[in-house]
Amino acid sequence: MKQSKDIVQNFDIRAFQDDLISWFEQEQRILPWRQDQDPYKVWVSEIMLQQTRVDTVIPYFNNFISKFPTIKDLAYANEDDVLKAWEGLGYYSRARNLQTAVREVHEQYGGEVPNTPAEISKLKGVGPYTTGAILSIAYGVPQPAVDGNVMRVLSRILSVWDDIAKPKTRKLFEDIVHEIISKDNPSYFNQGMMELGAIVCTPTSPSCLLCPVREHCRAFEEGVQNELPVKSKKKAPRALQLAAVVIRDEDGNYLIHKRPSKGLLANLWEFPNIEVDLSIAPDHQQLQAFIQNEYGADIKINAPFTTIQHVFSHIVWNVTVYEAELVSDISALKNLKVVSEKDLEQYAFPVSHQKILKEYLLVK
DNA sequence: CATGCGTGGAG
DNA sequence: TCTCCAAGCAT
Repeated sequence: MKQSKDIVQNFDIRAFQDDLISWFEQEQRILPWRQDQDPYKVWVSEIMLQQTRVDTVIPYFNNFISKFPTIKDLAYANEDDVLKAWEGLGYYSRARNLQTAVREVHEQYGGEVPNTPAEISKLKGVGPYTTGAILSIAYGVPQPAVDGNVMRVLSRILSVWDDIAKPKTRKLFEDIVHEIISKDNPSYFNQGMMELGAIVCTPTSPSCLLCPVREHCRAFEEGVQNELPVKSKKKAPRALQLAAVVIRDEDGNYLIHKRPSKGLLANLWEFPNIEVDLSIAPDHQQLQAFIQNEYGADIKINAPFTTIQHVFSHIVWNVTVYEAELVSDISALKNLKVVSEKDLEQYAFPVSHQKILKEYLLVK
């Protein structure tokens, strides 16, 4: 098997570092998390940027930091408020893990983000990439920060044909980065690699003619930059049929439910819903029975007012959405919260249920 | 190691 | 409209 030493053989490491870092100094975008090297802010930005585009993250980062400016503020915050600040960003366990880890830093490290790989990587939600990113950017430690950008850029620069979807390949690239990272400026080296991947060495139609390290690029030399990286495809998401219901009591309040603390959309709020099997019975019958058993609510269901499709990375929800009136007593309700229309905005809803509410407000 | 876990943008 | 994703991590 090919090792990192073999791959970087005859690669002009020093010239590559200089060209990359000079380019980053010149061309880096102005971003809110680049205003200083506060380890907390670096940390928050890196968590938000996981699997998420820069343009999407910017407003969330600004709002999050204004709400929770320091480790201490986030440590003492209510989880519901943290999730509200994350609403719409996706991968919500990132927010809960971040708060768990921040509380750990507050209690075990006196509020100072630790600066060793062993300590940082133990924190909830901080894996190999984020460990390297925090260490290099906030503390100047020459630790690899290998994300999708870095794997794409390096697979082209060094003509590596391993499948970047395989966990093993990330380790290979970490070994490579250990060999070629600048010890003088690991922060700009790592950030430069990611910035290059984001704005020049893009997944499709890379801008090779504008590339500051084109003369180091084996894929460009061989004309195979569009064949790399090799990345196996993910399987298609599975479809689920759901029935959901917007229930209101006689005062016009909404009945909403907090999702379980594990799994999909954990601890977010939703309108009552179930997965239905239309081969068994009409979905409104299954829905009505479920609402009775699960929540102790007798409801009068009206005709569905819309259908919603929501696509996750691994699931497709097809939701038939009903409206209903509560006909039993509020005091009999279990696991439901009664909320006025105005107060709904204080609860974190996934985008799928935001769509439901929007449609409801449109037709009511 | 494979799978679960969101969302909105780009081509 | 559809496909592929984008600065990953936990289990």
